[in-house]
Amino acid sequence: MSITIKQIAKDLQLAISTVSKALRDSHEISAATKARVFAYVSEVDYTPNPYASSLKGRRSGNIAVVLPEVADSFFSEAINGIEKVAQEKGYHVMVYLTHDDAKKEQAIVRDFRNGRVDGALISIASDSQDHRHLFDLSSRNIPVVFFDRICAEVDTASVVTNDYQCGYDATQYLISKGCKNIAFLSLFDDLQIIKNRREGFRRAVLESTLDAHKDMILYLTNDETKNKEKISELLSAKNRPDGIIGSVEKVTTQAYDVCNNLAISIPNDIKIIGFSHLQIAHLLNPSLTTITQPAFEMGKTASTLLFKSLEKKNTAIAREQIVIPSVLIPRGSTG
Amino acid sequence: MSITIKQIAKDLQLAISTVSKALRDSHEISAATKARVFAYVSEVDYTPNPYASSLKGRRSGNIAVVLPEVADSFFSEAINGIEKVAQEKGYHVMVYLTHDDAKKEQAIVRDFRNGRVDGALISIASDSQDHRHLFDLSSRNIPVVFFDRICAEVDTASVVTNDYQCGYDATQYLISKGCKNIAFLSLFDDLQIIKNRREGFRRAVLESTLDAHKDMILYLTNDETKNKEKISELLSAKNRPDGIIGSVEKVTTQAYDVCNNLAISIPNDIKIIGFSHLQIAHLLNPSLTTITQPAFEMGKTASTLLFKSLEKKNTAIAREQIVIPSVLIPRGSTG
DNA sequence: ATGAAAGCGCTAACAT
DNA sequence: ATGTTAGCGCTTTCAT
Repeated sequence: MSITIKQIAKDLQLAISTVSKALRDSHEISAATKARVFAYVSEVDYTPNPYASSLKGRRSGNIAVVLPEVADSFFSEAINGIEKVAQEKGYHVMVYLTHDDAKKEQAIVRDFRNGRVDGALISIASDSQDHRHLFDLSSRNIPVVFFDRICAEVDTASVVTNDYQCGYDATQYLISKGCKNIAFLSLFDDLQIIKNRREGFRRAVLESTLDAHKDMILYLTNDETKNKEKISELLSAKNRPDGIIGSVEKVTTQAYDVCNNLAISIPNDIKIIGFSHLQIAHLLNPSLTTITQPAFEMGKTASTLLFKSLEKKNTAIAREQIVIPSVLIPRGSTG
Repeated sequence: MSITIKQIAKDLQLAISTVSKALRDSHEISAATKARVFAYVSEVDYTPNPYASSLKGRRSGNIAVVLPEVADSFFSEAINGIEKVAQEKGYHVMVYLTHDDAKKEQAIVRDFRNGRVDGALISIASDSQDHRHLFDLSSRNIPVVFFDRICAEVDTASVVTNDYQCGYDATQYLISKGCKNIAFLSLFDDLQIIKNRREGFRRAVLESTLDAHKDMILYLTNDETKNKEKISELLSAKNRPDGIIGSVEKVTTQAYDVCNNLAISIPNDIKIIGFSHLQIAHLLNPSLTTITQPAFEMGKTASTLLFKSLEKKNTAIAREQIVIPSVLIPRGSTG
């Protein structure tokens, strides 16, 4: 094992408690002793066992980040932002992937209850229905901040982007580009963010001169093969859409694939815009018009909120919704 | 706080140790008592505090994953593989990003020494020179498995892909496509994997009928702006290359950008092949020929090795190098 | 200013 | 089969 405070006390002929206090720079320890302790500590390269002190009511210094996946560029960027703040604040980041499986999410979150982590940043699984495991955390004094895929029922802070507005803007943008028949590639019905994006879409269609009955919404899942079949079907219909909004990165690239397969030309035959954080959106063929989410910022903000709460004695977090706007970046896929 | 074993003992009128043993399904506890304990435990939804038991020489159940970055699709896929195995084995994954900063890497790894994690999976920072912090881990019985960017000096297991062969194959492939003048976009000189890829490239050039003196190697860094300047310079020269090998994902997409800027046509004017795990390589303009690394597999393999060691009493890992081959996937960028 | 001792939640001898 | 006890590494009263 590594060196312990006990060993240091022995070597320095001090009481354990004296060393402990010296290390925490207590005022009741003489400067001389502190100096001696610090010198020795750096000599033997001592690091305290974080979990020993976590037992005495102090914190483990670990936070959990629960994500649906890591392949989506939004989430990898979010991890980036979270990890950056965590490193600055001296926290450690545990990453958990739910793969959009509610059962997995429950099992993962259940494991947070007994000191493993001090708090959690969660982007919920899209098929997450029963949210008891999430309520449970707050009741056990594990503060939670939701980001992106939030759970509005739980009384805490959350960080989102302006999904409704972006759904609206994306639609209007396509309309301004001449689209008359726009399809929205949705996900499961459950997610608040998708709902918001979709409602923005609906609203824009309603307000437009487009035939409101023509608002097409395709509900997709995580099954890539099935998604592509559904999209193929949509794009093979006689009155196929001339515009597509991809509600998440995955379905957008899937739409690209289908267009390629069916030899439908983007943006001539159909225009595509997608919610995404892809760094290389400009390198696609054609370059993809995106609603670029502030992923890094959202991660930073969410973790900052969490750490602020962790630094207090009462870790309860007031309900608050922070909105960080996305930005529409026009590129080749919309002509 | 949450419920503890002590509380359970009290409620059930049992000794603490009896409850503890029952929970660990000890043979010296009667079936009846076990049943009583298990029933109560699930009733009150008890989860043991992992760090309390970690103090008693047991494990924390946490492993560290140290990566240069998460934006590279290789690393996100690797996390995917690691997290999957970890979840199966009941381990928890702590993610650390070095951003290729050796100082940061040292600080991060130093923090592993006192029980924070049971073991670590590391892909070293590309400017990591002084490897004392890595040796240090083994000497403190924190087993380490390196993957991708390995540190060959440390005596442990590592998981890599066949970098030398791939550098060789990539070069031969470009030659077979008619390239006469191939540039290799390298990174810092320090990384073993880049060296291997580069040596494979050199060898192939040497064996070819190409003028060996024409093997061009460009040393790039993490500074995107500077990289692009250097690449621009290279591609603006009068005898500019007609083939490019990108040693990592980032420099490959940077080469794409420069070609676009300079209106150099891929693959007509220049052919490009890149080491990468990009899921959407086929959607680029033109689609990118890749040497696709088995990122997920490498993550799985590395973590499996680590967990195997953690399950033993003696966690020492024998030196061993596991090679999982990459595959060259021809696409549009090589004509 | 320093030290002794109790205790965080749990495990593991060692009784009984 | 169950209980008592010591102790993991640390913090924190409460003495001295």
